[in-house]
Amino acid sequence: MSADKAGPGHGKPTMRDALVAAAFRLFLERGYEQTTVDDIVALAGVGRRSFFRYFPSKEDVVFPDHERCLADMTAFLAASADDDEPVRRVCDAARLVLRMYAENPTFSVQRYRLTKEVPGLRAYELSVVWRYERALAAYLRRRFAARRDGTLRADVIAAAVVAAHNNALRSWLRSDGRGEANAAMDHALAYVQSAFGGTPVPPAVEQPEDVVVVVSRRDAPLWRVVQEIESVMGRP
Amino acid sequence: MSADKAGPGHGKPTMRDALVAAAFRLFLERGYEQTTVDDIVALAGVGRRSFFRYFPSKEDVVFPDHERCLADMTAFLAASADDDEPVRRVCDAARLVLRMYAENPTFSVQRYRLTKEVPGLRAYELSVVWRYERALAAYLRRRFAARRDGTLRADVIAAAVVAAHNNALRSWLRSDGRGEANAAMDHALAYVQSAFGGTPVPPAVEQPEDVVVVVSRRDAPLWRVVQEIESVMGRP
DNA sequence: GTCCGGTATGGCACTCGGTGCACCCTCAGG
DNA sequence: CCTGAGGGTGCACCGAGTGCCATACCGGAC
Repeated sequence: MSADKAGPGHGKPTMRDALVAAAFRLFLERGYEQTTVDDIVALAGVGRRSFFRYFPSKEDVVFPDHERCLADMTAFLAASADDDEPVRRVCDAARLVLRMYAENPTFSVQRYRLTKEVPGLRAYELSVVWRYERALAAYLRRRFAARRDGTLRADVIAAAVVAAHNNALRSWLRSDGRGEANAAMDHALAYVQSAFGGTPVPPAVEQPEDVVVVVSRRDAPLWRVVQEIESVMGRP
Repeated sequence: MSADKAGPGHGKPTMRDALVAAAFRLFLERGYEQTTVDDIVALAGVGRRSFFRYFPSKEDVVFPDHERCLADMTAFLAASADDDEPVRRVCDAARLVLRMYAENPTFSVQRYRLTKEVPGLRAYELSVVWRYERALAAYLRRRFAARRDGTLRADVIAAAVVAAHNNALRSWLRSDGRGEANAAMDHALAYVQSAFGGTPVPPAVEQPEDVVVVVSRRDAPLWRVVQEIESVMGRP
């Protein structure tokens, strides 16, 4: 029901978590908009002013751990080496977010139901997702700085990754967190990777033959097949 | 300075436009958050209640014509024939939005400056853009209903189109509306079209065994080969 | 002309999210 | 015992947004 620990190093897990727990109890039983901040603090047994000390707005109590997750993603991208494939890297970054959701399935599903119904929460979630997307795009812009249309590619790929991530995440959330999240996510991200490839398609193919034949077992993982194709087709 | 006419059929262009004009005058001279709704209605010489009759919220006065534009886009997509290429169609739909911005360059640039600075307006713009994206995605989902990962493809392509559109639009807005908007937009959308291709999937080879054979021209774009593989391998 | 009904507008009071400020309580350290 | 700092609180206040009712306007019916 309640969220996980606040930040690393904070020895007091009490007040913030109590507020989140009280808030979600009320949100679930009588709805988000029908619950006032006064209701929450009354149930939590704290002063109204303290609520806004921990959460800058009423919406923030619904996404208590996104700030930390965004910081994790930024750190993950900053720690990437210069020789790893940018698109694969942002896909892995997106998987970080899925991991956060999967850490607390029931909580995530409850929150999903809330954000699906309440327009205000949906708008807030959009601004959260936007920050993830901008983090991915900023990383890709750095990596594509030398390329032609670097920023365009970066923006489009970041948006595509986020969309694929959201597609898989939402279908998992709709299944009440019962389905296998990672498989769907891999599938969705593989599609994006296939569309934007590792490296841009070189227009020139200097192979003598113009037809390539690939044979694969039907149950082979898709990414492996793609790798195979790439090498056979002579993509760098 | 002021926006264009309100809706079609309304013979009275006065009050709504007066509110927009008054609002923007104050926003530009003293900032969005420093301007209260009372200030706006005082300058416009109308009652406070009337403001909320025309604009459901203070943010809406900044985007007075997006509702109409969204309706136009929806109609445009609904009026598309069954034999035109879906990706091209959504790209053309995105151009509709650019056209709306280009109709009133100075107004668009002023609004851009506002939304760039004010977090609340940025969040609101995100929810507007999100509705455009959902309209595109809904259209693509219909068109891709038979396709293998129809909804995934639809979501990703819609997001990519919106990102490309925003990239071109913003660079045009940053140039104070002086650059050539259409050229940049064509370029950006062409990139998306090249990534997600135009023509429907080539004839798939049906192989019922557990080994799959794919034959492809060596210079075929990678995404197309992967599409082929996926459909042949029967991924859910 | 008068009457009438619908619509546009205005005024008010109220709720609720959010903030600035001062206050208090507790606890460590001198 | 005093003191000062920091977390928590109460209070007054602002501004967005809403519901309700009064009013003004306007075209048509009589």
